[in-house]
Amino acid sequence: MPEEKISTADASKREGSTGRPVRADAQRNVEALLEAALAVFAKSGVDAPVREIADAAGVGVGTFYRHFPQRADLVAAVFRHEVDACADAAPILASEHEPGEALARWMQRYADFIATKRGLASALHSGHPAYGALHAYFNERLQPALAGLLKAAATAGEVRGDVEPEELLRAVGSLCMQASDDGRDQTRRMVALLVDGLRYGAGTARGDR
Amino acid sequence: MPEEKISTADASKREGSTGRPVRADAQRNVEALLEAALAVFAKSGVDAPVREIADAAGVGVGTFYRHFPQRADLVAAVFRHEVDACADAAPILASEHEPGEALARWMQRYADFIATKRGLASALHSGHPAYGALHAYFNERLQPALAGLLKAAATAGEVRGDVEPEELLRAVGSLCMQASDDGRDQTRRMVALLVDGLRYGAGTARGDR
DNA sequence: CTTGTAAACGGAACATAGTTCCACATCTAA
DNA sequence: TTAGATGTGGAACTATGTTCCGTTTACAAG
Repeated sequence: MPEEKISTADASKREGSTGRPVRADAQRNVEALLEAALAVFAKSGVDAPVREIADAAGVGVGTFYRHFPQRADLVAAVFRHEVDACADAAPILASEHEPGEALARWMQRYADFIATKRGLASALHSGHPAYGALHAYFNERLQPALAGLLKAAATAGEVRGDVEPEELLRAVGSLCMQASDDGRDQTRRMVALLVDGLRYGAGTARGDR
Repeated sequence: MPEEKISTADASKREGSTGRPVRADAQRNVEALLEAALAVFAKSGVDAPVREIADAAGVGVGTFYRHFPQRADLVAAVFRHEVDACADAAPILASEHEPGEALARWMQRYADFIATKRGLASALHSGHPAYGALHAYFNERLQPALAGLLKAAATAGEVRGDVEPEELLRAVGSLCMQASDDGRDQTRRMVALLVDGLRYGAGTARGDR
């Protein structure tokens, strides 16, 4: 279900919709680009120049754009499996903790994911239409994950039930934009504050923690 | 004391530190640029091209850069008095409402300010060093304003006392980055959620009431 | 009023970015 | 082996921030 055409860069070795197989060299170049991008993003952030990534992969920019029509498509492809991992963490946390605690932990998990990718959050929230696909994929995978946790916690009376998961995702994403250096603790505190906001006014609102 | 050298573009008509008076045409151009910028920012957002602003003001880009060494300096100059207005709203709200309510209202006031300036929040949080002065000015004026409200509310036992005003400012700024269209309500809800987070577990400070 | 000159001006030019284009190279099926 | 679809590289185009510098202008001193 989560398979969207987030970029041209999937289609495992077998043929595309045309019937003709993907050329081996093309396949190689796509992989080289993804690998190079991961490294370059880690070193220079998500905003690294296209040329830098193409050079690192040993291909020309033309090749880059053949496989990733827009810069953002590369970003999307690179982070796709990390998004999946984050989504998959939800049911696991749910099985290990009380509903409220699971929710709180997942929110931090999500925050950590975003925060460690320099520039990812900014890119996502830049409003630039090029990141629409990435944004869509984030919602597609993460919203159901969060929705489950949220509903369970609300049913258990641990948090209020009138907040949309999509809003929360966006909010946490926003909070993580500051990035890097000493801000990690601060980000965690702000996410925790948001979660406490969810708790406020649920059945169990007493002073503690 | 809020007078910092946020840009080259202050110094009211009188002489600068050199002793020589500011030339009248220069003075005019600075004003034309500020006025044009306000209009262009409203229409095209804070990210509008320098040339567009220069054209609107009827000056060349060279003149632009003479008065505002960096694009960001213009942004800072344009929003300076709006920041002041926001800061000044704090004591007024404090005198009209209960501490907790005053805090909540000011947070929304601040959020509205940021949110209505397309791209302002993004610029502030872009991490780009050019916006350092603007960011500093924001903190300089707004942090004391919020600190007062926060302390009063904590003393009244309405909110917890272990949160730094600077963190909150940054958090609200982040939450407002999404901007425009249908997001205003959502932003307000998220800011409210953050405030509820402050209320959750109130009493962490020497409270009474 | 004239004039010397520091100050200000304008916009061409430069640097960096994303993206497009297309002549040429390469792969693959027959 | 070979034809042609597919893929490649990088020059070139666009947009944008910023710098440079020859020219113009304000203004105070004479």
